[in-house]
Parts: sequence; structure tokens; C-alpha cells
Amino acid sequence: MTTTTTESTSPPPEPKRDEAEDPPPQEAAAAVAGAGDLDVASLSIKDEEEEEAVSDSNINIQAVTTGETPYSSAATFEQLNLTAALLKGLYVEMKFEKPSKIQAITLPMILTPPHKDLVAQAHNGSGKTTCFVLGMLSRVDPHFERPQALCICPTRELAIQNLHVVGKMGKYTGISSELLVPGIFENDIRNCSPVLAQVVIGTPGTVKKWMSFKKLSVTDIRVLVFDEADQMLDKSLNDCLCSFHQKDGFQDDSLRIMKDIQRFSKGCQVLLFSATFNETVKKFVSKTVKDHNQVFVKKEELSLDAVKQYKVALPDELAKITVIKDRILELGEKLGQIIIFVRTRKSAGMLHRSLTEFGYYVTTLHGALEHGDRDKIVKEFKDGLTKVLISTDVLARGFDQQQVNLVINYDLPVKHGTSEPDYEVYLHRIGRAGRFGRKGAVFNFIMDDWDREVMRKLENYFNAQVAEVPSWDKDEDFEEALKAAGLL
DNA sequence: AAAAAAT
Repeated sequence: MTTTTTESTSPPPEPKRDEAEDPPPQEAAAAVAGAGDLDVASLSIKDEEEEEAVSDSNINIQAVTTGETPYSSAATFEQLNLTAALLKGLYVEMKFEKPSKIQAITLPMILTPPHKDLVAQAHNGSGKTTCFVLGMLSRVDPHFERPQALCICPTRELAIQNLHVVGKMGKYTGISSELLVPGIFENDIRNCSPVLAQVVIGTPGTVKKWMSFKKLSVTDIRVLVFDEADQMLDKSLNDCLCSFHQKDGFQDDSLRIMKDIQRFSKGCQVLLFSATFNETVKKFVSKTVKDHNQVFVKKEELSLDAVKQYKVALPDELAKITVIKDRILELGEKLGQIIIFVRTRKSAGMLHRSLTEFGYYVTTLHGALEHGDRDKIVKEFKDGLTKVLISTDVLARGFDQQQVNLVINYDLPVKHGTSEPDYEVYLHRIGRAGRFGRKGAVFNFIMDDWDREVMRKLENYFNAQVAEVPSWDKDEDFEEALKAAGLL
């Protein structure tokens, strides 16, 4: 489980064009003003170039800085005073050319003393991971063998993925990294040797456990990152009266970790990143980190223009399966990889069995599988060995696989026990397609009036037009739709 | 309901 980033890692399939996880090169905008107590700089950022011109024309990212420190948007990585080793990682390993919008804006905020806390929101697939990984790597002292940066993620899949990015970007820095997720060293933690890696990435429960057994020292942590921060700090309060689970979310563990680190490591910088922050979470987050800089995007501007959204009306469950196999999987190699999101583990299994019975090769991921199986299924998918992945929302957030250009919402995401859409989950799911400005499509399956109402609310919330595929029974309609999305 | 994780 310990990986030193200097070790060579097995080379993942290299995406042919542009970078590994960021939007197409774009012109970063004007300077972010900084003086004054609460300075609001609305940055209007224009896209130029890009042959495919898929990107949104004009996105407003609102940056609010506090204090006296002026920040200028970074047009190049050179402007950030990074070490030569780190620059080499960015150019040679990551194949980046220049910072994406969110990177141009947030990196100076992360790297400039006094290293204020930051709450940052940016579109799915726009390069958030690079922001905090670069932040961690550049603030770690490679000659000091103690944990200095810690990143907390909601799922083991995301933690593993982020660890890979750390390894790749930091390949020439000699900085070590380690993964703290369940399923490794599960026998007896008391016999484990303490973590010495400089960058530690993990899930909340395991990290908390290692901290409480004094196997992860937090006294030298300089940067604490919460990936998918809105989820990590969401109360997830169960309003349902019949439920005796008061809280079922990550908030307790996350806050505990944050408080402990802030207590023992004065001046630790907290970085909170996500594509979504609903108003409630935003308010809570602002109270949690004091005197922080922030970067936000309006919700209407969050859904990706490069991803074409569709709805498909269907009479019943059987029709859903028919559409998947006869209208979509039959297209075979013409499509890239596909993720089918379902609401429950059980329906994941059922769909898996039906498609398998019909002779299609699919794999399925959910949280009830054994850790090793989960890792294997994800690896096969990332290596391109499997093409169709059925998944619960375990993979809704953060999962970065550029070859995914089609997402199917077999079930629409709704908040527990209601017909209220889960807006955040919807946005994250569709963000699995169209990584980094690539083209993508989403099919939302609508089976009854409930679904229709959920869909209507989603469209309304994001102010997005979702075209309807005229007939679920016609091959041509789907081909048409996929063509319009730029996939065929 | 799902997610993490511990019981």
C-alpha cells in the first residue's frame, strides 16, 4: 500500500490528445484583485482556439479573496515558482501546457503565503485535482520524512485515483505517498508501522482510525484537502421520522479530522474542492474554515455544454433493458466507454444479470463488493479492457476516465424517500462524460410521471434544455441523438 | 438508498 512516487508505476493508457485531466487549454483571464477586506472579482473568461470548440463560451467564475494579499491569475506554470522536478512532472508526465481556468485562479491562492484556506468550486472535469495535488506537492519538503499533506476522499476509488495523480505528477520530486483506505492492513493496526509518507490520501474512517492509533502523525501536516468537500461536510441529516440514524454522512469524521489537525498543526492550510456546493453546505463550510478565499460558479452555468442531455420515455423496466442492448450496445465499437448509473446495489445486480444473459459483457461496481474486486473492476475499466460499467453512485463523483462519452441514468437520482431530485448527484453523474471539454451524451430514462416530474425539476434547476428522444423503439432516433452529441 | 467504516 505504500507507494513512493519515485517508483515507476505501471503506465496507464495514455490519452492521445491533450492532457490527462484538464480542460482544453484556455486563456486564463485577468488578474484576481485582492486588496480590501472582501474583494469580489468577477472573472469573465473567454475561450479561444480549440478546434472542436465544444466549450462554453463565457463562464463566470466568482472569486472572493480576503485580506491584503493580491493574487494574479497564472497564465503559465512558470509563474508559480514550482520546482524544476514538479514542472517536469506537469509537462512530461501530465502533458499539460498551461493552467486551466480554475488552476490559473486557484493556484496562486493556494501557493502564495500566508497560505490561506480556500473553498473552490469548478466544473466537472475542469482540472480540480491538479489544483490540490500541485498544492500538496509544492508545499511538501521532500527532505523531511513525515506526513505533510493529507487528502480525504469520499470513496476508495477516488482515493486511489488521486494517489495515482500524485505519483504521476510528483514522479521526479522524490516525494512519497501512501493510501489509507479500508481493506489493507486490516489485521491488527497496532502492529503496523506508522505512516512516514509525505503525502497521505485516504477515506475518512480509515484516516481517523490511523490517527487515533497514533499511526498517522498530524503535527507536520501543512495542507489538508477535502476532495468532494460538499459531500464530505454535508450533514446528510435524515429527516425521515422513522429513521433512528441521526446522521449517516461523512461530516462527523471530516470535522473531527479537521479539528484534530488544526489543533496539533497550527497554520495548516485547508483546501475544499468540489463541483457542487448547495446553499446549505456553502453556509456551513464558510463557518467551518475561517478567513478563507473562495471561488464559486453559478449553478446555471455548471452543467457542461459539451455533454448533450437527453430523456427517453419508456413504458417499463423491460424497455429500459431493451434500449440499452438494442439501441446502444448494438452500436458496439462506434461508441466509447459507457457508465450506467442505477439507484441500488440490487438493481445493479439485476441489470448485470439480464445483460449478461443476453450475451453482453458488462462489469458492475458497488460498495458491497469485496475491496479487491472493486479495485480490479475499476482497473480493468480504466485500462479499457471493459467497455460497459454498471455502477451505483459510488462512482458518481470524481471518477476520471476520458474514454467515457456516454452516461445512462437508468434511474434518476433522487433524495432519499422523496421525489425531490438530487441535483448534486445528477451533475456529478453526467460529469463522468465529457471530461476535459470532450463531447459526451447522457440518456435519462423516464418511466412514469414521477420520473417526468423529477426530470422537469432538474431541467428547471440547471436551466438546461433536455431534448427528448422521440421513440425508445427506433434505432434511428438514438443514432440521431448520438450524432447530434458528436459521438457517432 | 448509497456511500465509508466500525461495531
